[in-house]
Amino acid sequence: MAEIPDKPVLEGLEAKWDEKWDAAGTYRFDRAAAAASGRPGVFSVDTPPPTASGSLHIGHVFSYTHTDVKVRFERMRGKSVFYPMGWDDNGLPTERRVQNYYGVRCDPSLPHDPDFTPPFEGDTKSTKAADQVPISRRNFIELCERLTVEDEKHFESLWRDLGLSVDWTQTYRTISDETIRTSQLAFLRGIERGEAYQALAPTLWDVDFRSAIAQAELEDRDQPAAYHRLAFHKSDGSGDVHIETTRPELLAACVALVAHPDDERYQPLFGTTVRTPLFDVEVPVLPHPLAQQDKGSGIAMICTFGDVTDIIWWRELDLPNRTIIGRDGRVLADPPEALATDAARTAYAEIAGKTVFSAKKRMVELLAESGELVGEPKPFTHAVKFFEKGDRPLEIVSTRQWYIRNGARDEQLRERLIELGRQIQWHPDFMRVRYENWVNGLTGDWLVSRQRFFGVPIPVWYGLDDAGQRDYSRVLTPDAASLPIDPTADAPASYTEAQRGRPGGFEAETDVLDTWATSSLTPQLAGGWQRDDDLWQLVAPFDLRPQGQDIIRTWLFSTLLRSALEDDRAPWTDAAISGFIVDPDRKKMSKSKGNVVTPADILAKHGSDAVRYWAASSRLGTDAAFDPQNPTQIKIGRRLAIKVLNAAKFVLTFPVPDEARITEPLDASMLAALDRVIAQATTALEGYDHARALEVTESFFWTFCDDYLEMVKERAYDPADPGQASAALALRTALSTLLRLLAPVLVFAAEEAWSWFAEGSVHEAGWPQSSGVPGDAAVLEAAGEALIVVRRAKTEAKVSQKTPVSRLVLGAPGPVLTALKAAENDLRAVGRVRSIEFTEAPTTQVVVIDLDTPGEV
RNA sequence: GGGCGAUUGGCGCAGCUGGUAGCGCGCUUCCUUCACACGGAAGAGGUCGUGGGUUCAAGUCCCGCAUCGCCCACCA
Repeated sequence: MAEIPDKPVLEGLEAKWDEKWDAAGTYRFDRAAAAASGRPGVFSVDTPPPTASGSLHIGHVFSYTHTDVKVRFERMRGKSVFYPMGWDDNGLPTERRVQNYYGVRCDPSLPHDPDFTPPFEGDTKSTKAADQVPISRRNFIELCERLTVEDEKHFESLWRDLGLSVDWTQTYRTISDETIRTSQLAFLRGIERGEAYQALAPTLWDVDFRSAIAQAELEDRDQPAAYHRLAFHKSDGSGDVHIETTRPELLAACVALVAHPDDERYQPLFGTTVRTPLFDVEVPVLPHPLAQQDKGSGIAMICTFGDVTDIIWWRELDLPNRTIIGRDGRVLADPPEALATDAARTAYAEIAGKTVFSAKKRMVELLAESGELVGEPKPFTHAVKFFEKGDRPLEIVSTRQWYIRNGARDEQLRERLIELGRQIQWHPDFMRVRYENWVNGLTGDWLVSRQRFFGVPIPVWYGLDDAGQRDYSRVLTPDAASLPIDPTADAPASYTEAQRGRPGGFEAETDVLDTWATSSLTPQLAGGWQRDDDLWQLVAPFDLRPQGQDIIRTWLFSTLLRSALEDDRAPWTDAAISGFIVDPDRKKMSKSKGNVVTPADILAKHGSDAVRYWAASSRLGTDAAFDPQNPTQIKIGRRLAIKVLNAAKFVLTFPVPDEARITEPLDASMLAALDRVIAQATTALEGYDHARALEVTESFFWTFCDDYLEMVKERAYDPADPGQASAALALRTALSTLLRLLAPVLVFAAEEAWSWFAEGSVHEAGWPQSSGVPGDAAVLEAAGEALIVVRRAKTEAKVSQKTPVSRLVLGAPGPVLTALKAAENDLRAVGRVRSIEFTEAPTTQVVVIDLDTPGEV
């Protein structure tokens, strides 16, 4: 047992205990125990893998603490805890960070350079694309791995500081070979079952990242725009039709006009054609119910493709595809065939090769010159779809992509996903609604292919026909045993590398999988799916998925989907959704603000227990305010942690005789009250209400220190008092119980104090049970009230609380008097009262108090 | 346009299945060092956003409204 320091401090506890826990394997998953108890004896967590290329902020500390509190509770209750940690090092954030960190960009056409060293290392403001050195895909990926490994070290260090009880032998990286294998295997099984398929379709496209984007990655941003009124010419020469558009640059891609079927203004035009301004292309005027009569002029031009509505019209009205925007976001060099006249081609040449922005500007000039722009453009603001990590509005281009069915076009699957969502216990429950909203709002299957470099390669090749053309109907897949594969480096079975790109040979799919297509498999990745079946049986389906509310539509939904497709069950029984951290002014905390305080700074300054206390004080699903300049809650947590150390030190000065028994009513009363606290905290933690558990425990702890401890310490000191042993035992019992109740939150202070008198870790000690001492909680309560009135009398007399009282008459209602009399000796001790009398009164009050020092009441 | 939350003393929050408002911080006053000055004690401070309704009784249930936040939406 450790020696109790003269003056206990919080400083240094984090490093000390992290090392000891690590050495003792305190948080290691005990597989033998788990195997013995089976799945019911295990508590498994599908931990969110932080984005390695990002930085951890106070919000991470917040939500991971919530999980850790629950995990520690379950561990103390005797569960074999499976609490892994993953690193999400896939995806665009990593690529982008590598580009800026090393000043490079990936050019897949370049050969590998084994001696390559990056131009520089370190975070810079940002490097312009033009300044970045082009490097091969392999060199690029090597840098991605190098940087993510570094990031992961920093992350782990922070998590250890915070005291997360993660099993650091159970980690995974989303870019590891094992992850790639699992991800590819799951995808191939999807192909076999027909859930994964490829299709040529209009696709939301980010022109900067040059990749397709899924619905779940969209976000709306308000953008300035302007209505441009354009004159289309009726083919019969009877005049013009005016439409309004925000995207005049797409005029060459116009394939029809559309108005509402009931719109009397345009009904005569249905079935006729008009000619486009400038380009003189004949397009039909068609009715469709999606056209809104009150918007613009009530008649719209359909282009391939200006927005998602265009896609619907194009599809439902069976229109031609007249694409003019390329994957680089510039107007294609060659005009569509429909542009037949020289004038049209000349006009097109004016915008060919220009960005959307420049093309729009030029088109407006040209239309103004031709007189077909009617009036001035009318500026306004509207929402435009962006890739959530992108900088420019998304375009829509027709591309061939891979998809996974998600219920958008399959009523049965959708119903099943809703049903599985309802089988999960959500904390808080209303978060389920967000999930259901998302599922019911899906407009298309999940687009999983990305035209990127760093990620899980889509594990297929395509057969080439005799002309060397790719035959998309001949998808060549690898054997499960050969995974992981890189189709650009490995050849399919029954082919040789020499046949790559040759007629009759094969060609690789070069796309990688969406990062969520891998992240959606975190239970499988951590739990040994198709790798370690015994482990999988012990941990899956998992108990808990903790995560932020912002990724319900992505991570939560996609994980549930994969589990439904693979096992037809929910991947977890419970989902705990943490809220956001907001600034004191209630705005969502933004990283871009100047005074960024890193979590490491905060932990170092206030102590991890203090920060954990702050986090644990907020309930799941509730946003919490955080003011780095004035972290009130953290300071309170710090005070509590220090108090725990000091109270423990004090309690431990009273040795407990072997034969000690609870004999005093006040001691029994305190323990009975503590039993209630145990029951309340346990119920709260079972229901994921860590804030409630902490509140009741903390509240009792202060009563324990301020009232009980003060009342019994004289008795505990006094060997002549027959109640001494009872006091010592009660104090020790309460200390042991309180430390265990507080251990999930104040992990370091509780462990430190525990080490002063007990063997082993408090975090492996059993969760406290009722002491079963038959006590009347009313005694402590009544004594507490009496204490207050006596203290008040002394305060009002402006004397020290230690001032002796020669005579005290306490008044109280009958039942309270009975309870007070049971604690009479302790009351006399704490009040320094020589003589005490009791009398009936409507409320607890001081009737007479005679102080030994001058002063009167 | 649809939905989900929130609205309780200066600030941050509790108030579970309805019975005349609690906690912490801050504030005021007082007490020092025999566990804790990174301390202790006492006190002041609220007609629970708003308008209706149900009930003997409503922060607590029902309906409408307002403000704030978030999610979703086919946003020419």
